[in-house]
Amino acid sequence: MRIGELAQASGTTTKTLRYYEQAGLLPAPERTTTGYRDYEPATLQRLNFIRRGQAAGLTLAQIREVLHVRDAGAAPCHHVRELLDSRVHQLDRQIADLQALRENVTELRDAAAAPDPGACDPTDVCRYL
Amino acid sequence: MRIGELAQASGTTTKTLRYYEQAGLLPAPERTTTGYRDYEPATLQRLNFIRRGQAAGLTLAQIREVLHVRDAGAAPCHHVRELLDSRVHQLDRQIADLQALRENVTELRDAAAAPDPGACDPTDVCRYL
DNA sequence: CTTGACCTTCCAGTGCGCTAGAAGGTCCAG
DNA sequence: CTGGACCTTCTAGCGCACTGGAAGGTCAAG
Repeated sequence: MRIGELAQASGTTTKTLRYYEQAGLLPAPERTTTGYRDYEPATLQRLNFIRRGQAAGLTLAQIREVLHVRDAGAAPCHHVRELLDSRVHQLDRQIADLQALRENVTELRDAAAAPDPGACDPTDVCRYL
Repeated sequence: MRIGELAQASGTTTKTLRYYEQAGLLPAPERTTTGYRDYEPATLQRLNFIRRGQAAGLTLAQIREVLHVRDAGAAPCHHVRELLDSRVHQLDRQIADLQALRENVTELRDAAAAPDPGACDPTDVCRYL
């Protein structure tokens, strides 16, 4: 399987596949006599895993770790569960932060909804922010 | 007012102040005969405005636009209101996206909470993701 | 034999908001 | 007059996940 085929089959680009290889997410594949990369079909599963990880908001570094655990012959279940767990907590924090911010910004916007430019001090740029 | 003083008074760094100048957020200040930057006290208000904008999650590019409207002699109220309004909508989308993601990741995590490594197909790396 | 699609490597850039560090000039106290 | 704190400019790097482009080799069809 050449890189272009794999890119198409996995819905990504050849650039990204070379990047993943360099980043340690994909093992260096066999090469044809003329130097073309020659991928095994199972690489597609690996790419699907990478995509699932990304969809869960994991970083490539985290995904790479899981892949390396698997490549070392171990089942990465436990590691994955921890990753997902900390990701949930991180999401909770992010959501709470954004909600608090949304409250503040909404108040500012509402105050700015009935503008009174005359009352503004140009030195402060804008009193509604 | 020298750059170090302004940095301290505004709670930022000299590096950042020079960066803001280069990025068009601060006007180029007067210079002493020996080339030191000599800021007017009003710069502090401007920096406070920049910080309020950042706290609302505006980008420096957006803040710069508001500053330029003000520098051109106009009251930026209307512009600010629009910015805040679109920021609220953006936050709503971000929050909704993160909440949906949180649901998905939570499900994955719960499924992975009772792992059964034996049932995993190593080709798929991990069936819990 | 040529054309065009594909492949190779390598280097550099994207966006964002800084941050680090080098090499040198200035200011003030002791 | 020396030391240290401050200032100047310049270049380059961070993290993240790619993306773009140049310069060249390969393959298959017509």
